[in-house]
Amino acid sequence: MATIIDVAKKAGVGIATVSRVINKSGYVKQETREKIERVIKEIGYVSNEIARSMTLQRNNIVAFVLPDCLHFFFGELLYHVEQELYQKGYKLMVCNSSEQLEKEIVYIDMLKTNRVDAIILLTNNDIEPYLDKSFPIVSFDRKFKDVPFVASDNYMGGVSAARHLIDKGCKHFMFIGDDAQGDKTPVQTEVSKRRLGYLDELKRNGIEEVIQIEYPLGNYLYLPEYVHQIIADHPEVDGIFAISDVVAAEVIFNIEKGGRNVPDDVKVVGYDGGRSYFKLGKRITSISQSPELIAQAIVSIILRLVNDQSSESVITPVTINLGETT
Amino acid sequence: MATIIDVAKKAGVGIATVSRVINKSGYVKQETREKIERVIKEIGYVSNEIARSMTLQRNNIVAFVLPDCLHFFFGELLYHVEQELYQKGYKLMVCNSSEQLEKEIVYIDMLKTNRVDAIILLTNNDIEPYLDKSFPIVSFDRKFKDVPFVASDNYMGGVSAARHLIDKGCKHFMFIGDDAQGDKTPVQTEVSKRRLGYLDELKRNGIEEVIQIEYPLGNYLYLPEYVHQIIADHPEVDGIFAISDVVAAEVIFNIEKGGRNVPDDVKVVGYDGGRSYFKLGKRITSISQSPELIAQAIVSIILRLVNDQSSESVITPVTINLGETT
DNA sequence: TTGTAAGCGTTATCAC
DNA sequence: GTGATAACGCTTACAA
Repeated sequence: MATIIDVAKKAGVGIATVSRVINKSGYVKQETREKIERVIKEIGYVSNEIARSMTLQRNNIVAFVLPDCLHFFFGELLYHVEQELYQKGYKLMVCNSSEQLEKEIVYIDMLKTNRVDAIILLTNNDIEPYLDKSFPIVSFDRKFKDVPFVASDNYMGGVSAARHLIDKGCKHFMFIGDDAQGDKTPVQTEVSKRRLGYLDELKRNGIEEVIQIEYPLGNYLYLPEYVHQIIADHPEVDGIFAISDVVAAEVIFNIEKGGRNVPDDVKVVGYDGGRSYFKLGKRITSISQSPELIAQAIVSIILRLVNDQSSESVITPVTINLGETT
Repeated sequence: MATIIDVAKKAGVGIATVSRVINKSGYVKQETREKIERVIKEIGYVSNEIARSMTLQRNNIVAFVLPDCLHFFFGELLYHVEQELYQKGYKLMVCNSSEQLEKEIVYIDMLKTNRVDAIILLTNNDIEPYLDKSFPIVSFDRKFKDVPFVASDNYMGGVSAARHLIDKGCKHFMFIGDDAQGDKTPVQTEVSKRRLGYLDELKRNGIEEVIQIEYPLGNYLYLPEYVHQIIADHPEVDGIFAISDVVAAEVIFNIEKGGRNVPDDVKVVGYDGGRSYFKLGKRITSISQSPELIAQAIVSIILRLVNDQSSESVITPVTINLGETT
């Protein structure tokens, strides 16, 4: 492949001048510039970003370590993060951890030897001890010490869900979500605030008795048998807030399999927005977090970090997206 | 950051020896090796993959240019491609084209200056004229001159769909899919063979009259109004093969909205496997292409390409996944 | 076994 | 305005 030296030789100039033309930096006589540009076209020179990274000590690559992109919201987030980064001149490397701590550790290690400029981390694992805080990291839905994070307004999401179910006349409430809350686990996610907002708002409305279902961490998991049992065990419940749309879908499926109707007998609110490329079944009423806003926040934090500026965490607003399940 | 030179100095050896230890290449006395390893740990040395890429003239990065990862099958494919590449020591860069030719062109250009080792291309655009055939490229579901591709057995998929609908007693058949076939468009996708297989098999069974619906290229698109009209216009049809699950879902939605039942009144077969993280609505009977097999095929082709070996295209088998829509 | 030194393709500092 | 030249951090002949 042609190098900057080939261009310089053929154009009869020094390589510094070629570099100036390529980077539009410094002064170059119009005439020289044109000659160089002509030669570049002629020999089909393409600049080498690796060599560039070498001298500049950065490669404009950001990595996203996340469980997978199959869960619709993760897919949306990945999509928008990439779009946003691209606009700012960054490329995106994807690392699917499949939710495994060991893989996350290996990935982060690898990313450091690859000298990516920053890492976006989306995990429910207890990875805090392995994190190198001197490396630019931003996390999603998760608070680590000294690491800025982005999360939707999980607490308000819980509040909205409660308020909506109350408005719809529900009397017996349930929450289904993961157990990363308080001091029960080493891991504390921002997501756990969905539960808090929900319970608080119900309490403010005089409702103290709420059936709380907890399952192992990981809101993209759904546990068919488990959910089936839960639904069967609590026939009195008529208002359910599920921690994600995936779980909500599982809940709805089981309620209807049990011969009851959603929303007539039981109303269900999910979290993530109720969006899907599949127009099958009822649209879920859901607390909607915006992947665009979140992606923007993540990228703006990254931009600060790579410039050695500190950055605050960001909470993005949520809305309730009315579907056919409440 | 510490470099190989720092390690060499501190260990009192030459940098070549350190390099040998890091890469486990060549002979190094056990004693020296241990000393170097100790120093590496001590000063927290992490090798620099950029510098490595510089000398080795490859960076073990592969890029995947695809429309998005929101369409479930694309998400599955992305996931498995990344997993497969990771196993082989490669990293994955994602480039969402959002289906736009201009973006694809800009991305491919960028990827070349970034010197990625290979590009995986998934597109329905007429990008052939812009392709640099000297660069390692593998495409999915699409045949370009001199570019190996991977595709599922689209023709057999069409045949299976037809056979299944016939078995189920359908009499009036329809196909809904894109129009990239024959010489009608400059773009010819492998996907268009779904239609051929379907029509051929119907013909072999004495069925010549098939309503063929064509919409603009892009099987991940769904056109709500259009599908609505199609369904309304053809009340006699009782067997439909849709080119993708997304389209099938739209079809089913519209049939049921029109007051008819699936599968009692109309049977519908989709393509992609009927998988989804959302357990809502009926499971679609669908021709299933395996994202794992496809990812394996893609990566094995890439491995050949980066080693300057030529490679054949690969067709992966399909199965029919019975759901509740036939 | 080990060390020296020549690349790899840029950018950027400094003279000119 | 422009051109040498020294980094950047590594691999790999080639010598020792």
